[in-house]
Amino acid sequence: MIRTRFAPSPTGYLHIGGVRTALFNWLLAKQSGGQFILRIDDTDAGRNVAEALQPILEGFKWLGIDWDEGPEVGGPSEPYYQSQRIEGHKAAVAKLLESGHAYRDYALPEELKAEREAAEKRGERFFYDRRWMAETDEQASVYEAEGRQATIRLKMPREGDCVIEDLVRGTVTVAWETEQDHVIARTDGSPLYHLASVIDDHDFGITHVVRAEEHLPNTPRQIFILESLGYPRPKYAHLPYVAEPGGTAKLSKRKLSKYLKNKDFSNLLDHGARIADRCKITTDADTFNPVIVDFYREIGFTADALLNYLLLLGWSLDGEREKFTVEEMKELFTLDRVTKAPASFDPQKLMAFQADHFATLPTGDRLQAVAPFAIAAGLVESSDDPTLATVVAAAGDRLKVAGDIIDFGYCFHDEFEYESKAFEKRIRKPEQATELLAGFRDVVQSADSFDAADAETLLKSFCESKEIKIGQIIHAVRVAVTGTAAGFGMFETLAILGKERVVQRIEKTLQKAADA
RNA sequence: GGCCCCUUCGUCUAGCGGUCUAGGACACCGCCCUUUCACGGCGGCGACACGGGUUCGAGUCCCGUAGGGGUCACCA
Repeated sequence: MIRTRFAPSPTGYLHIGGVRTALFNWLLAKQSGGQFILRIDDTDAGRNVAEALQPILEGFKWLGIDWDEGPEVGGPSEPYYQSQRIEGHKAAVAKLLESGHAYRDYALPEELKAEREAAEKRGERFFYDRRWMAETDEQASVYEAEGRQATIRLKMPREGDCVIEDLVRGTVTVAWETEQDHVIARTDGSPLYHLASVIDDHDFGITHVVRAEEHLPNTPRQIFILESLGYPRPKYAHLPYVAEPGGTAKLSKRKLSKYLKNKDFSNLLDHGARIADRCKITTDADTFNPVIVDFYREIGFTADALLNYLLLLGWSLDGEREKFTVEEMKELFTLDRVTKAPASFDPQKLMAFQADHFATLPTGDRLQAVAPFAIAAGLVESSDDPTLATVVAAAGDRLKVAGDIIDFGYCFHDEFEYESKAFEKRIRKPEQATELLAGFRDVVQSADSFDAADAETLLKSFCESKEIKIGQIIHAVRVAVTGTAAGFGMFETLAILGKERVVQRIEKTLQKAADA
């Protein structure tokens, strides 16, 4: 039975790289009927955990990554908050101390700092020489008489190799003597991450530790802890990290301004910002960012599209097939197909996946996805609005994300801007444009009925009567009634607007043309 | 700097010694379709980091070099 876990810190946001790691863990567990566990690593944060955790849980729920044990759902190994498991961690520290795998260290922070700086000055790396180690109570009381307090350090082996069998990297060998005596408990007795993580993984019965490769250098000391305690080793799989757009360094939330220099990345953010602005989504500058999952949810991405893209960031089935449903991911995912090199985040390819997923969604689903955005943007009152359904169907794959409905605001209300370039080219510049528009307006005015087929017949016979080609007027009509040079089928557009609006808008356009 | 990891088109990747004049996808560029835009169709551009081995034969195995990256907290 496979049991995996993802252990976020309650930071208030869910990082795209973290989602990828969680996804792989989830797929690995779920495909074999195993469990995926969510553990909250809050040993440091302490305060406001609930608030900072919520966005993370919301993110997972939106993505459909459900957890078998963890916050909200509980489970047999409760609690799932690391801060509430401290007693167990402390007991482990005591055992380690007792068995001689750890020691009390009375070094003062400033002494360590001086040592470190001295080593750096000599051009060497700092390596703690156990100078303030107390192995006996006598030694300890001497130090304590000086007013010193002990941290607990691991007494790492100084010979032999640590051999890690990694499911994606193969065998990794590290000489024990290069490993520092890591601190596992602070002077106040509170246990640190590496210790806590190992204990919790063991207590939860985690069989596969699947995490990003930045944890690979930590693995020897974790192995030392668990073997000193007599725990079995889980299987390890260190995933390559997700790299920044157009680069090879690890993707980080903090480097937003750097990524903005990447055209594709800033285009994606702009695209989202436009939607957020029109839909009056209150965006948190801190999380409205393509590195954070909230961003995608807020502008109307499809969760499965994001998962599909993330799946391919470091994994492939055969190099040919790229589209997978979540069910297929569960069925086909294997750790041995995970790549070793970091994969850089490509906003364009992500958008391509999104556009494709959204286009293949049944119309009803698309309507349901779009409706909240249309309502928020003030285009319709409710999701039952018949025009909305018509527009969504007519727009087809021009809607890449649900929020793109804002681009068709002219279908719903009369306030729209003319694109100045389009106005110049299609209305102002062509000699006969205004004259033809006026003529077409009159024809529409006197029409009996005005569905898409009527509009087509009307326009075509108008062209015949004027002995012009349809191309000589249709662009002007489009700009006149929508303000834009691009959009879906002209006749459908005319029908959606209706006779009255078409006449009014042509009138308004003619005035504008005459004014300037 | 020490330790560790990584290295095929711009990007994501296929490739597990011969079928590789290196395949697919995104992006880009043409052409076609077309009332615009988008979609779609067809085509094009475009990569094995370098140097040594091993082998009849290396993108594929070994060694080295270079480059990139991660990590070195009383953070997680």
